[in-house]
Amino acid sequence: MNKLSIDEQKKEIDENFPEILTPKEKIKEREGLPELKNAQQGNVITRFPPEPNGYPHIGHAKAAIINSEYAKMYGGKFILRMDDTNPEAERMEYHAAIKVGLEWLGIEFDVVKNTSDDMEVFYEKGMELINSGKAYICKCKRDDMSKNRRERKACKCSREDLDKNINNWGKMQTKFKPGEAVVRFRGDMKADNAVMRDPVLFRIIDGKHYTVGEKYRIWPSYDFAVAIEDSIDGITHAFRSKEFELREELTETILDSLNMRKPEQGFFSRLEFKGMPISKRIIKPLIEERKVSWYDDPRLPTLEALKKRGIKPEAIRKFIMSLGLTKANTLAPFDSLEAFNRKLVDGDSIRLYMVSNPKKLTVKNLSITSVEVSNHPINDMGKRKIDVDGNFYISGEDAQNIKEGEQIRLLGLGNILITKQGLALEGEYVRDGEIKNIPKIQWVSEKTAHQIKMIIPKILFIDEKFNEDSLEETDVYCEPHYLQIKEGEEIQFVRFGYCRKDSQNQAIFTHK
RNA sequence: GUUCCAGUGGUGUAGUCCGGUCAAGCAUACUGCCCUUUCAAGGCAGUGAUCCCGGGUUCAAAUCCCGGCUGGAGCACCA
Repeated sequence: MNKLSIDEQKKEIDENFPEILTPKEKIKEREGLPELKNAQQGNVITRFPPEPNGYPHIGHAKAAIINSEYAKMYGGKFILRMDDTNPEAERMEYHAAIKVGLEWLGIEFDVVKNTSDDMEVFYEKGMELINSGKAYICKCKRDDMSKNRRERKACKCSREDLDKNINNWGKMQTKFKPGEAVVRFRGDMKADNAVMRDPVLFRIIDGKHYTVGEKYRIWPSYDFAVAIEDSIDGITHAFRSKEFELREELTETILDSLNMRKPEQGFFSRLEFKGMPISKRIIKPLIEERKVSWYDDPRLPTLEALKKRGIKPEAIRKFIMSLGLTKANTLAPFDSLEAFNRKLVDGDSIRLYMVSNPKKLTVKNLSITSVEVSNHPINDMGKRKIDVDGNFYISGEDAQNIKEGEQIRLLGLGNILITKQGLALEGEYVRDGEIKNIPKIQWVSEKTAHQIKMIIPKILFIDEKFNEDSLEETDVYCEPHYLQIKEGEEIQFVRFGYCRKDSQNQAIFTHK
């Protein structure tokens, strides 16, 4: 059979098994995210539950965007839930920063809440588990607990009777110190999945919580809080990054023991860029050692930094959607984000001239005193007038490539015949000069040149090592029109690249 | 160590559940041409993949099964 040609095989099949060649429809190119399991239009509720323990970054954006896109896709609801169950790590400052970041991204929520709003529910459900024998108070030391987990051995606390457990629960409210007792879920100490080996449900923390203060000292663990919250919030589909994959079973088991509704769960790979650390553990020391300025340093993948660098929220959204829902572990290419951003920004970025490494060019017989230059080659963004007097700056890189006796084109102005090369260049204005195959370069009028600092962020780490040259700063000259542009606007410096105006005397390079 | 997850052009992915239209789509990167008095954007074309490896099942395997290799994650009173 295999020796037959493909056509012959097809013919053979056609004759004998016609149904084989018309199988079920296959979706060739999917639009957006894949379909959800057990989802109905209008009934989908998703959520984004960040812990307010740091500044939002591209990883947060991924989780928020995927979940919110699903809600949008099904005409459902989307909930922002601040996962604030560890008073020691969380701060109002971060809470606010996350909200600002999400707003910048343009993500809208139907409900905004805190996990800590539901403390009474956690206690109620916790009691229910204790009363039904599905949870117990454990007084083992941290290390012993960890050891028992590894060795798959139950401790003697797990054999205490109900009265003792209820009594100890009471003592947790007041008497026990942090670390002396925890509530554990009766999972399966023999389970292959280590998170099932009697995980902690509640622990004592005496620190002051940033919103509820010292009202509570028994705090639910992540696993318990997420399970309960997703259930009572009506979450139908919950997506989190894949390091939580083993938690799926636990979430379901907890909810089953309480006869509570379960959400569908999904997982996606973490989003990180090559050479751009995402974790506080790495960023914090960099700030302390002054290797980066702050969490908004343009070399960082935080939302603030991306914004400062000139990346648009819509580019981030498109980029994240393009990554899909894969669980493969990858380092995303920053290139791709830049490409989305470039297309977004191109249409309304004013084109200005800027020269780096300036070289003087004097043009002798210039008869005009000003030129009008178009602000955008295609779109109507108006024109600007530039005064000229024959004294110019051009880029050093361009100057190098020019030879005596050749013509160059000063963009928007005219052709110049170079009469003298050297430290400074000299030339003559040529009416009706050549067009083809001559250098067409940008320039700045010496008299009105405005100096700015150009910041060029580069990759922070090369092979795990801090890149000492990760931030290039150069002084450049640009047209005075730069001063008219609003701060934060994107500019294309012709033949250089897109930059975001950071201030009157500083611009940040976005990308080519 | 152990458990789980993953492995498709340089890069990121689609397709894998339910084998056939996939000698493999898209994006990005790169190259060339067109347009343009920008090295941008836009248009067109092109280079680039033995679908991690080895077996097996089948008329047919990227897709199913078995074994291996490589990478990542979990094994916290963090989330």
